[in-house]
Amino acid sequence: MTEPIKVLIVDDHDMVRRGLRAYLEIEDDIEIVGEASDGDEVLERVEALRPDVILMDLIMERVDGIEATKQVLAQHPECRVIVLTSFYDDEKVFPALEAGATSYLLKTASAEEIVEAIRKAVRGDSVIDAKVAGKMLHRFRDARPKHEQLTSREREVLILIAKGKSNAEIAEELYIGIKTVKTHVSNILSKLGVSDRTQAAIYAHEHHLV
Amino acid sequence: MTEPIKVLIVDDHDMVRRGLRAYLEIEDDIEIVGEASDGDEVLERVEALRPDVILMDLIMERVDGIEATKQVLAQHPECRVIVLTSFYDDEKVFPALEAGATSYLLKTASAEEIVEAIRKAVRGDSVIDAKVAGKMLHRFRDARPKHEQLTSREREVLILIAKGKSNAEIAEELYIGIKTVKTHVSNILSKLGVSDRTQAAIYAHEHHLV
DNA sequence: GGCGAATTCAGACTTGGGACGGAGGTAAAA
DNA sequence: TTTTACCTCCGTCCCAAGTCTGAATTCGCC
Repeated sequence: MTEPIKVLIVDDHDMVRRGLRAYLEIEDDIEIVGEASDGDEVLERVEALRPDVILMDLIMERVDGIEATKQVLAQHPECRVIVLTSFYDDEKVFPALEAGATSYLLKTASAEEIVEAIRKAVRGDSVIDAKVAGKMLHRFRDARPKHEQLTSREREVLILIAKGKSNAEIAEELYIGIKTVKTHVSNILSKLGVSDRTQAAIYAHEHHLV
Repeated sequence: MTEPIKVLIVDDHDMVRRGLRAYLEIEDDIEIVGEASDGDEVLERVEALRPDVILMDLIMERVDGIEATKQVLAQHPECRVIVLTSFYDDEKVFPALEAGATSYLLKTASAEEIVEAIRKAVRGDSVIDAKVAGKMLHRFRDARPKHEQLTSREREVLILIAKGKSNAEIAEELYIGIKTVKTHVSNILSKLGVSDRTQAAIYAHEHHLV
């Protein structure tokens, strides 16, 4: 038999790390080489331990899993990152996949699924949870989120709208004229395809831009 | 020494259950008598296993932890329920405590904290995570959420505002005149202490009234 | 029967929001 | 250098939104 697959576990819940250990330690082709409890520890561990696969949680205190994934893959593109998290909302899934994660599993996954995902990862194969896969299909339909077309200034204005500010307040806060604010608001409304500031505020909240 | 404390673990993540087992099995005054992976299994397990303490996750597929807690305590008020979850937002914390949970811990808690919470629970003592405790203080300050003052009609109107509807659209949808809608909107704004419909919509979204 | 709360609506009024068109300045890309 | 995108600002016009006052209806409740 060949070398065992070296795995690094990244999760801020000690409990989850223990559970994963219980899953993986009985597999003799898998070796857990280390753990990290926050994103800012990951890069250093990867340098020292040279894992083949990283099991990565997304929600962490200081540096989240998406940022950590980007950092790792920038330095070590040969690493395979398997996202293992509780969430399957758009705001987490797509940034994670864009960051270069190989697989995306939910924590409800069984031991077998996780072990299988690890083995596939070293071969370059992906495993995407069914719920997440559904989201992806959906995404390909309505393409890019509309707010990506906004300029940075428009984004600023949208945030303030979403905080309930009036045009006058926005003008004051950004040190620009009310007329200018109105122009931005008009552009925002047409880019988002909504008909008034209230709908724009709702849009911002639903897309977690606040 | 006396009887060990009988503990039931309720969590839909097999991984977490394993981690908890690793925590608790080394304590000889604690005995894990069983597990459940969804809220609808809990009552039956409690009947069969008579645990002293239940470690309860909140997010589960079919029946959530809050509902399960209510069911258990209605039948077995001597049980102590320790909520053990990843969330500390108002919408989860307060219903859980109102349902009768003894303690509220986050999954970031260490083994020692969890073991300690279990020992305290049997004596009737509570352990509340610091972040959660902060929320509670906050809650006691601004008392009842303002939207509880709304009449049922006003609540209906608020929901529609929060969906981005105009006064005219609301009037049509509720089969009433625009004037009436305006009256309701005015009342809503003053009761919520906000100055326009956009802020009302934001309020509704932040308080998950949608 | 009377009281209060909720719901409905009216008229008169003010103001803020938004559309539309025009225009100057700047910085990066072609 | 010309073009393009972005940010800035002006004025005019219109209507939706919101305030205020006042009032009629229904309903539960003491």
